[in-house]
Amino acid sequence: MSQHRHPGAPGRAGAVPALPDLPEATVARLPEYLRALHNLADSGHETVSSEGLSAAAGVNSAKLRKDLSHLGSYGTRGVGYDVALLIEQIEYVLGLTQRRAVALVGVGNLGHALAGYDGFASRGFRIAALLDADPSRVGEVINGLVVRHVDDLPTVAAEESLAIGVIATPAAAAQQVADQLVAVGVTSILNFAPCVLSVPEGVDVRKVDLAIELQILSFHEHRKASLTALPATGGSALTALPGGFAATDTQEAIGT
Amino acid sequence: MSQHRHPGAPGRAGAVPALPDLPEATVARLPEYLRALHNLADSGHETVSSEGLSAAAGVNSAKLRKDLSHLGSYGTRGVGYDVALLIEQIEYVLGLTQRRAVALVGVGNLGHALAGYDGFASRGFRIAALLDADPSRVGEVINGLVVRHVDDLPTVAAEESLAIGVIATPAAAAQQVADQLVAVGVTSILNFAPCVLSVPEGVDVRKVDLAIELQILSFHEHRKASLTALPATGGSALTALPGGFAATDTQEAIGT
DNA sequence: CGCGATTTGTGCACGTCTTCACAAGCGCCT
DNA sequence: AGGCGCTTGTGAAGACGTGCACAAATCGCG
Repeated sequence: MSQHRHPGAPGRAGAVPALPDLPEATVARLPEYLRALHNLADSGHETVSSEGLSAAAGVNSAKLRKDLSHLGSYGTRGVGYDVALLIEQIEYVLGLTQRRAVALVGVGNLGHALAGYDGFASRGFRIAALLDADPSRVGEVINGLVVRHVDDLPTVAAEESLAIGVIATPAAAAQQVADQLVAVGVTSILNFAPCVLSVPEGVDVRKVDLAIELQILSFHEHRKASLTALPATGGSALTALPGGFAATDTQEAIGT
Repeated sequence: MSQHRHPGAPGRAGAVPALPDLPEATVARLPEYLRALHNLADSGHETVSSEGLSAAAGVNSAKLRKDLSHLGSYGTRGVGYDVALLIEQIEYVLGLTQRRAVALVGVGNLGHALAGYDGFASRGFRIAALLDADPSRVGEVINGLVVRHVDDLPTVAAEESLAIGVIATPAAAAQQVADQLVAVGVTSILNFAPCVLSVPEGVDVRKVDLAIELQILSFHEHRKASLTALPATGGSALTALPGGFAATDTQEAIGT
C-alpha cells in the first residue's frame, strides 16, 4: 500500500477526503464486517484479529485482510484491529456518518413490514416518508408515519434531502414509481418488485427478489436429490464432487 | 456442444437425468430469465431472440446465450428460442416441476409479510407451515394458515416433505431455529436474520439482509457525492472514471 | 435450388475475485 | 536489549465470470 488515508479523516464531518475506489465485492462485504464489529464492541472486545472477525462475519480471513487493506485501514501486527476505530472507518467509507433519509413507496404487505423494520433505524437510515398510489391507503398511520400520496413526492423531496428510494409496489407500478423517484432527484433505488427497472445513467438500482432466492435454493435441492439418487452408478460425466458446489453468496457448512 | 439433454427429460416426472453442473452465476440468473419468459408467454410470444430476452431480463445477450448453452438448451439459429420449451427446461433445471413446501419460522413484522406474499405461490412454492416461538402468537391465523409452535417442527415435518426453511426471526433466535430446521431434515435455508448461521455440511444457506442492501447503496451515494464535490481539482489519484463503477448485482443505467 | 438475412453457440482474451503463502512489523517476556 | 511468537499486509497464481467477434446453422424468398 502506498499513501495512507489521513488518520483524522473519519472524524471530520463535511470534509471529503477522496474515497478509495473499492472493488464491488469488497463493498458488499463491508456491511457484514460492520455488523460483526458492533456485536464485538457490545460484548466488550476492544481489539479483534482478522481470524476472529472473519469467523464472526463468515468469510475467509485472507479475504477480510485484503478487504480492509483496500480502505487503508490501521491494524496492528501482532495484535489485530482496534474495534472502535474500524467501526468508525467502515461507517465513514459507507457514508453512514450522516443518517440518510429513505422514501418508501408501496405500503402493501411487504411495505408495511419494511416500515416497521427496526434494522433500518438501527443501521444508519431513517424512513422519511411513506407513499402509496392507492388513495384509500393515504392517511393511514404506520409506525408513527402518515402515508402520503405518491404524487406528493416533489413536496416530500423539498422538505427532506432524499437520496434513496425503496420500491415495494407490485411489478406493474414499479417502473412508473422509479421514474417519479428519479424525477425528484433520488439517485439510489432498492427495488423489491420482480421486474427490471430502466433508469438514467448515474442512478444505482439494487434488486431484492424473495422468490428468486427460493428458486436458487430449489436448484440446489434438485441437485442434491439427483446426486443421492444415483449412489455412484450413473455412467454420465457426473462424478461425486466431494465438497461440490461452493456458492458465491451462499455459505455452506461453516464448522463451529 | 457435445451430448444433448434427452429431449423428453423435462416432461418425465420422477426421472433424474443427471443435471449439468451450472456455474453459480448462471443459476442466479435463471430465475430472472424465467420471469421474463413468463411475461413473454403471457403477451403471446411464441419465440424470442437472445437479444429480446436479454433485454427483458436486463443482461447482456452474449451472457444469456452462454447461460442457456450451459443447460444444453434448444434454440434455433436464425429464429430464436421457443418460449414454452425454454420455460419448461428452466423450470426443470431449477427443480420447480414439483411445488416445494416451505416452512416459515418467525411471524413478526417481516414474517407476516412473507406469509402473505403472492410471489411464493405463483412461482413454484407453497408455504406449508407457519411457526413461531412466542406462545401468544401460536394459534393466530394468517392468510388461512394457523401459526404453530416452533417445537412442533418434527410433527410438521412428518406431515409434509419439508426441504426449505425460511427464517424471519430476530437475530438472537436464528441459530437455534436453524438447528431445529436442520434436525428435521431441512437442507436449504433462506435467512432474513442479520447474523451468520453455522450449519452442517450439505445444508445450503442463503442470506437476505435488507439493511445491507441499503448500506451498499449508501456507499455509492457517498461516492457520487465525493466525486461531484471535487469537479476535477483534487490532486489525488482519483480521476473522473467515466462510466465508473459497474456493479456485480447492480444494474446501472439501462437505456430504454 | 441456391443465396442472403438472421441468430445461435462458442473460442478467446480480458478483467475481477479468491486463496495461498510468506515477509515485515509489533509487543511481550526474559 | 534481544529474541520469540503472533498477526497484518501483500505478491503471485489460479479460478471464475464477462464480453467480443465470428463461424455454423437455419429459414424464407426469388
